[in-house]
Amino acid sequence: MLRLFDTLTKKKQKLLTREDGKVSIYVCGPTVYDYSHLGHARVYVVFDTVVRYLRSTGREVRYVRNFTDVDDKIIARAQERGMDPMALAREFIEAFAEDMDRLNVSRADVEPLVSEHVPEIVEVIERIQEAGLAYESDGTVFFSVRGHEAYGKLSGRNLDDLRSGARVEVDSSKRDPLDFALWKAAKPGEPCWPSPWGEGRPGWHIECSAMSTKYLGVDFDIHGGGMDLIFPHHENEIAQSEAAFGTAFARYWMHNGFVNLNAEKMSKSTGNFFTLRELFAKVEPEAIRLFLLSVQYRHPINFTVEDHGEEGARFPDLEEAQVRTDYFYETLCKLEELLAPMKPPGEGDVLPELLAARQSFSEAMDDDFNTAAALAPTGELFRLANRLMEEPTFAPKKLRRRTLWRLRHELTAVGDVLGLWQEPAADYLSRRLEVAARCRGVDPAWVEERIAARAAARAARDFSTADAIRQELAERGVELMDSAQTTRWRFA
RNA sequence: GGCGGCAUAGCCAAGUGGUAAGGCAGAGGUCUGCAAAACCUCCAUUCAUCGGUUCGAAUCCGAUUGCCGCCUCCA
Repeated sequence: MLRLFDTLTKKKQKLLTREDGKVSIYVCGPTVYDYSHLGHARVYVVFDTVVRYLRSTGREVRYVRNFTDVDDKIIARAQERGMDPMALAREFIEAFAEDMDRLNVSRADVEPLVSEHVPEIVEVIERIQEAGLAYESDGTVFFSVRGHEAYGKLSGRNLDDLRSGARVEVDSSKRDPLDFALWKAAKPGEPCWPSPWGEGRPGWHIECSAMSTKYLGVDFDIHGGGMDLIFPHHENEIAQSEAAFGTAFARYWMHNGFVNLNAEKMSKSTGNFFTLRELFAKVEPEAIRLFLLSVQYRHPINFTVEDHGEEGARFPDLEEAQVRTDYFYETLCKLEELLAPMKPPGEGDVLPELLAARQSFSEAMDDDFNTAAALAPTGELFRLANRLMEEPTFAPKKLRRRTLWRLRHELTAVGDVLGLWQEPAADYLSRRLEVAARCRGVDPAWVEERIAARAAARAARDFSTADAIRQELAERGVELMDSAQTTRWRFA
């Protein structure tokens, strides 16, 4: 039975969806004014994994994730760069898609843009006005927070505490400092659309109410996003949507924890961040995905950066995930090579360790998508594969064969859920080698030539020459791995 | 000031009442001409501290200490 932690009730709840076997999910997407960083990646990797897991259990999922392409920050950035805000947004939507592709984040089923949903947004605002919870002032429309009784239920706040803590400069046209804009009157040179209140553009929160309900209905199943969106963004979404539609909005709320850098919140406003592109230059994107999945999604995740002078920044946590990713692919590659010439085995039992690990994986995922816990049985599947390959006497021949065949199948299934090992293992490994060779200025052809020379020496039982070649290669960081048939190599 | 979270081995980390998963590092071993890889074994009588509840607590309650987040754009 799948259970998930619901921010609204602050408890793990059984997932009881609106329609049996179907899940509708909306996740707040990025505001596209700059490149994404690791914190953004976490949200989309987490919810991608949620969707992947739900689908793997046979549920039909409809996943909507928007792009905020109309926003103060986009306008400000475009003005700095002297370009059109909509063009700037398009540029970063593309960059976002590229970054997510590299992290194996699948596209959402619907990826709506604010700029293409202004009429729907206007309609929702009109409904709120009809409900008496919105007021206009000089072409700007505000939501009247105090008119909505349940305001604060998601974030556990009460209005008076908020008021005393408000540090924001009060907009004099608001009736109450807590009120927020549904529609903003246009300033010269800004993107704008016609509306009953004159030319203007949507406020930030209203877009999600309009687009989620358009594609999923009002009482859709799961609404997700980063922790920081709980207040005020999601609180405001609830207030608006309930005011506009008169019914409860979204059944479950899921929020992921932050990514910290050297134990401090990673944030663009403080400059304390690395873009994904900077990180991709240092480690495989898949290692980053593994790193993000190695901590329960609601807990904060910390990564450290070390300054290595000329070598530049290094990220020990990501490098550890990189080593693990290499181990996964090396095992998969060996498994593939072993099974490729084999005929599929017949029906029959497999080792119970395999079934137990597979079961543990599902139980961990069923418990609030606990990928960190699920990685333990995943590691057991790899260890079992290696053991069966290296230690043929570990199991009787037929059992061994069936288990290895089944392991390949299960690892594919598990990888599809986690969004890992999506690349052919041999491709991954050869690319890793090429990249490393280029970084170190070593010519792979030369390495191959030396390996051939060593093989000849070994065949002649001239071990001192063989060892000299090993030493020669080692001085350039090349590590040799002999097996019965061939010699593989890599960088230490 | 208000609200909330976290504290588990050298490091990362799972674990919300039944006697501490997993990874990295480390030690020993198997295999190997040597080595690497892989595999095997070992590595927290104990979960920030102090009290309490319970037959039983890392898990529940109270207090203390330390760290972090939100209350303003933020993933």
